[in-house]
Amino acid sequence: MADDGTGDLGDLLMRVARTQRRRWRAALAPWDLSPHQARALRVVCERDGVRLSDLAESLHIAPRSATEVADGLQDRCLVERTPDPGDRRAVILRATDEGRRVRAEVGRARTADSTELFARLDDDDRAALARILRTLAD
Amino acid sequence: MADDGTGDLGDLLMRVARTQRRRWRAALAPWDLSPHQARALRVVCERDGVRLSDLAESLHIAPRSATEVADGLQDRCLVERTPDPGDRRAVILRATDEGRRVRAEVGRARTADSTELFARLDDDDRAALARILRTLAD
DNA sequence: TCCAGTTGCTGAGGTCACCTCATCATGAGG
DNA sequence: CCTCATGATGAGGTGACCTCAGCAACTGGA
Repeated sequence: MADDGTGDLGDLLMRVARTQRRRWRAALAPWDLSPHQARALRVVCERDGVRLSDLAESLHIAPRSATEVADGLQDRCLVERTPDPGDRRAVILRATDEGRRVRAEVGRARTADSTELFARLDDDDRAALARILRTLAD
Repeated sequence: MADDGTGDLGDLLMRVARTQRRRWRAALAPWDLSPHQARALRVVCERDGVRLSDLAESLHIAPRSATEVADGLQDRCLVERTPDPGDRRAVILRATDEGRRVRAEVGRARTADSTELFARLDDDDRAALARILRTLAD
């Protein structure tokens, strides 16, 4: 099975991404958060005061599904719903102190895990990888 | 947001992988196959005569789930179940002619799509990416 | 000022791809 | 043989997504 130059590359990329996803999922386990929930928490913490529909857009899911993600985080007391003063139909998500704390911890865990994964590359390779991926990501 | 060398790398990797997955899913649409089914079909075509449990292992899913994937392919007449002559409990999956044909078409589509995605890299970068990813994939 | 149409969220209910557990037939070793 | 392990599958559950309908609230005419 000789590599034809590109077909293989796609495989490799997916394989490494898969490994990373699995690791990240494991790293997240202590907080009982799914990758999606963690990402949502991050969005809510960063742009403070996020509409449900904005969250949906950020996560690339249907608005209805954002409701469920928010429910999950609210059940864990990581975010809270508050009414939008400017539009009484809308709901604003805001991180609780606990949410902010967890988000910081998760961020640290993720960084640590990522560092560990990429540790087997030397500085040059890391730089090259970043450059190449940036090219591909546009 | 300066990149700290690794945290960003993980993000980038996931982002590119995500793009690729989306593209591949789209490329697969004409055959109404999920990425997983396509992968299963490939496995069956390559190692001709695959046990369900082997398929499960290849796809990293529970044996029970392999039954369902096989069902899906069998419904589309892409694979067929035959008894294992050496063990009457076991089922051997074998690609039909149609399955082999579809697998070849899908392979071509995938290669074309992959080539297109990685076309924006020059030869050196493609080689470097392959080497680096191989390092990470072990 | 009021009405029609739009928009934001959510309840109800469906789908898909997984899972575990129980079952049944078969294989293999005392 | 008889017990235990193993391969596939039925039954039933879960999580994360979806669409569609409904309700409340905004908005732009006439």
